[in-house]
Amino acid sequence: MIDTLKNHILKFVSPPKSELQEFLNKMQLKRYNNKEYLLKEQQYCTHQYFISKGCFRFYFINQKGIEKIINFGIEDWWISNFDSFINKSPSEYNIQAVEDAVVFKINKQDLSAILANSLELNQYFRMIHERVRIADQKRIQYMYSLSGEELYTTFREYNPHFVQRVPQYMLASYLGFTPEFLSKIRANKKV
Amino acid sequence: MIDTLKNHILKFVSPPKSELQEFLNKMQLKRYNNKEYLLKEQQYCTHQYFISKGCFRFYFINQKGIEKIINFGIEDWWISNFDSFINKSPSEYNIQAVEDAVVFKINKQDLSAILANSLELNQYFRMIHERVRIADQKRIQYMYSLSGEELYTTFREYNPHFVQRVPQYMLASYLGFTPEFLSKIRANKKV
DNA sequence: TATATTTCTTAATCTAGATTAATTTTTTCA
DNA sequence: TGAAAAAATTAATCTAGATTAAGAAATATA
Repeated sequence: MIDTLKNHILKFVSPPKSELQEFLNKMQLKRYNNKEYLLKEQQYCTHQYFISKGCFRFYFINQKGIEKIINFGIEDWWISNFDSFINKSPSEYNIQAVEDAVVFKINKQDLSAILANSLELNQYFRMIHERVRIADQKRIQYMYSLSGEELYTTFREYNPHFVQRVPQYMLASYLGFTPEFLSKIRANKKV
Repeated sequence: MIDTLKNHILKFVSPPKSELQEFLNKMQLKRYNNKEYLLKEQQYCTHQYFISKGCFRFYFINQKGIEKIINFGIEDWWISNFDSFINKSPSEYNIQAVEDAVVFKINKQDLSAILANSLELNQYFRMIHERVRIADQKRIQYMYSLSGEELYTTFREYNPHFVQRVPQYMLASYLGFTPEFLSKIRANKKV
């Protein structure tokens, strides 16, 4: 199971075997059942998590009490609340499994120790961040230029398998509109 | 002038003097006048830019021909089109000075060479990315939970000096609404 | 295999913010 | 310092998507 992480790292960098092994040894396996929480509002995020299997949603609850999904995480993604993790602040977000899941987690102290010494693992995380930033930028571009219907069809086009994995009301939340409006869009498209 | 960058790096990491100097030596100073372009749509982004002085806007033009600002960059920020830089794709975005500006730039080859060897500079860039990701996350949270008026007052509150630096129609674009609507908000608040 | 729970749909009504089109104010620069 | 350009305002009208309120399907669970 840890091979999912090992392979992911080796796609980006080639650290010395011992260094990589040391890192992998620090990672702890943890399983989550569907609907279990990896992190709840007000808790402190003490780990970074690599998703080996399953799917999580990263969301908050707005003033009106409505859940707003900021992101999903699936296989081969790192997930955590960076703000809470880095700044040691209580989390404003929840991270919840939306499928049975397997993750590998590492705490701040262990991660810091490794990043203080490993050039390649710094490169690995740097490259991951770069890729996420590109994706986030594209997302903001879409948010600022597409209608609700276009957002949905574009997302569907680029993530045909993923739209099957989560309930539609979660997709609607992630895309920034109501489930009722998503139903309307889908009804329009059929005819 | 290069000290702005040097100081910024030293706020995060403490690289060996020679390594830091080697990096700084690769940085080329470039000046931009207000309204000059650092990058235009369809061009390839070949450098990363550290803003030493001034302000830039990062924007694209949507299907209706309207400019949409995704981000601003000011002193002590790195700016570039990562997607174009990393994937060697033509840019979908424009980066334009909105004040007279001074930047230090480094090309891909030089940067890669340095990041292949310097632990500390990898850490530096990793930490920058982490911070940007936290900010982007917060931004998406605001976009998904605040009304136009709340977006404006919140932004104003956190960036009181910055709102003075750019025309209001640019602020409106950045916040995701029209200049007319921003005028309306401001008119409401006065009375 | 029936019941409870979760998810999805439909339809009527409402509203935040867009659009359009002038007009006014501010800034630039010859 | 005065004309032109750029930026900001106002007001009327319009619309994408929200809200509310049922009801229908699908899924889970006993």
